[in-house]
Amino acid sequence: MFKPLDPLLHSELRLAVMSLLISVDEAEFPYIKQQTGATAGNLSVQLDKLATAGYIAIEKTFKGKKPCTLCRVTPVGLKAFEDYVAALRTYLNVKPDTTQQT
Amino acid sequence: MFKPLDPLLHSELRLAVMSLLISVDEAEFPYIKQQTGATAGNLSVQLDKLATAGYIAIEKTFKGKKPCTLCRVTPVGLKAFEDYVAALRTYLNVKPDTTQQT
DNA sequence: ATTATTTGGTTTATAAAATAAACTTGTTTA
DNA sequence: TAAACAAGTTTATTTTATAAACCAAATAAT
Repeated sequence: MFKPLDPLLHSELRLAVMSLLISVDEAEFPYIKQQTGATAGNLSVQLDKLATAGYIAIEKTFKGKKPCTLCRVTPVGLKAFEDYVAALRTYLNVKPDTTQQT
Repeated sequence: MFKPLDPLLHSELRLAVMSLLISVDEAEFPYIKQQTGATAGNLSVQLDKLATAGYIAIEKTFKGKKPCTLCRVTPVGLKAFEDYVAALRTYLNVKPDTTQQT
């Protein structure tokens, strides 16, 4: 009836990161931080978890003299995201709304 | 960009319970337990949280001589669920569901 | 009748997660 | 040269989720 939800994606910040990376294809740490509103520490931890799972690839480069952490989603990550959304739908499939609104 | 997700609903079991109660309108503890596959302890805790938030109403009655815990979703709970779904959509970057199945 | 089992839960303990605070390393800027 | 800043990481703390242990009443077995 209810499909289990991938715990790695069922997290507000990680889901936001994945959603963002899917839409932009690649993004730098400060940009992700700004878009998600996360603290650097929290973001660092969650990016690590996503990378460890193989859902994103993290490339550490330099931009001039500044370090630059570049992230992008992997095919595995994209698949996991799609599966997660499909699973989530089993929880959201509620009968059409009959209540009146403004 | 990403709307915050109500932490009370962003939980696999509580979301399943809400989804179930919305679809059936009212249900007894053992039925919810069976449908969600939760352990009794976990279910008891999560039902309490939902009730404390006013998302569900719990009525303790008797069915013959057996105690019977009856749950139903409240208008507040239904609204919260709808808001949660709307917020979730900001993460799924999928246009409002046109795909209708079966 | 007494003991064992089942039903319908609740309470408590523990493992896992999320999150922010504190810290590090190197770079500009005053 | 010292102070502030940028880009993160590491560590500590608080929450959460979850199951294990427990309880009370009813029913079934001996």
